Amino acid sequence: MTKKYLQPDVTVDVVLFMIEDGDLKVLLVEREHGPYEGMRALPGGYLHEGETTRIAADRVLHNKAGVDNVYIEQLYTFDTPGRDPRGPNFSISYVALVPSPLPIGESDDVQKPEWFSTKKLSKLAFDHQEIIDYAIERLRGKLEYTTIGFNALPKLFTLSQLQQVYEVILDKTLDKRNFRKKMDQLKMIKETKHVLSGMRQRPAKMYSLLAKPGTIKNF
Amino acid sequence: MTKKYLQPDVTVDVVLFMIEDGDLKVLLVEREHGPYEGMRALPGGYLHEGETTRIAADRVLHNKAGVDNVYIEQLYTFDTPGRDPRGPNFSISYVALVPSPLPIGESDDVQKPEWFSTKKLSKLAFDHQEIIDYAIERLRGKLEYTTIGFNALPKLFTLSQLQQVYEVILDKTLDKRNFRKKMDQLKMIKETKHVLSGMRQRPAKMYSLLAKPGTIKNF
DNA sequence: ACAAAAGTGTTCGATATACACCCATGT
DNA sequence: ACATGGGTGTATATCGAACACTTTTGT
Repeated sequence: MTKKYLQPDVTVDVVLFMIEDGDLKVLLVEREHGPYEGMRALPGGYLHEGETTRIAADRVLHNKAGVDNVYIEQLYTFDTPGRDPRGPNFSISYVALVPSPLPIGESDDVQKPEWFSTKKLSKLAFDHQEIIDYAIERLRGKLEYTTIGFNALPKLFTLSQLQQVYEVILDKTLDKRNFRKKMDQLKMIKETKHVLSGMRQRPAKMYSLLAKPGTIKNF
Repeated sequence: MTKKYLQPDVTVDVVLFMIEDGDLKVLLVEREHGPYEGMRALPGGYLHEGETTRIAADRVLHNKAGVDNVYIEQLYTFDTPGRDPRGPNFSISYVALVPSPLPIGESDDVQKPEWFSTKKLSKLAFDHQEIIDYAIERLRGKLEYTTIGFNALPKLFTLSQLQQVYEVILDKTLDKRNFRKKMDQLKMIKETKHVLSGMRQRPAKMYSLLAKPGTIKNF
């Protein structure tokens, strides 16, 4: 029979992104105990009994960010030796993306979750900086051939908001006319009868996403 | 303090690909005991003490396929409930790609590793068919923007061999002139002074890969 | 001589990029 | 009236797709 070997601890960490003020932000908590106490870390925790990692990630999002049913996908399993000073440990990490503005209120979690710009992060606990970097890479890659970016927006959005999502994630400016032309020929979004007004300028038409699993090329 | 929860078993499975006879082949072993006895499965096993998953994957490749230092990357962590009838279990899976023809001899492993065409696989143990499908997707995706495909070839190769790698993995035929034009303008390979002769036709020039982490677009 | 794969250019359509002005609203 | 972002078209360059014949070797 197959012999049992030492099983490492299994934790789940979630890189939750949001776009705000033209910036890609990530949710971090403050470590209350143990190694890296007082430092910022990704929200996460041990697996509960009978839980899949996906369920655990959902639970973390619910508890730390008060969000449910958001876009989430598995990122990578990190098991570099020494990544946790307490002993052998896996982090099964997930990336998630929520619409801005966040429809949900503040958390009263003891770990005080807060949003930070991904551009200027202080030193983080564990290898969490590396995990965030990898998550950004993944996001950027998928932006170009999936509809992942629409998860950063509410169901109705303007073309300028959509363009900003692409600009922030890709970290480059895009031409407005070319962007709109491409969106037009991709036929993935449709105009709605709503407009966004009240902003001391011309009201913008609002759009909604048509196809779920679409393909987008070359921004 | 953080409470310890039930830790699932952690196994490592490797999807090892090779291209042979114009076909994408995967290495499978025969299960000697336990669930799915007698069926084909991916080579894999439990983690040893102090081992990272990457080291375990290397060990599996060494023992089952007799290969070392081959291209390998982490694929995904599968933890669907019930994937192993013995209880909660993770499979941390890896994809690997070896050059054809294989420079290494036969294995005398009791599990009798053998190569199978990915096109006509009988029912496999566990969720291994799903893992293989996902591995092919990954391979296909990365083929288009990395140099991953070159790992299916020896250091020196002909353009026809290279084209076949792309054709087999993408599962479509490519135009010879367009393929060569693109390879030419990407400037990723360089002609060598060697030729491949002895095949009852005109000898082919052999090439080698130049840049390691190159970018390839649109096949 | 013949079989077999190696090698080689051009045309055409599609797509990406660069670029500047008028419009509708709130103040 | 003015400030602010919303909205729109054209010209050029680049890239992808389609397509057929000659060359060099082994037998």
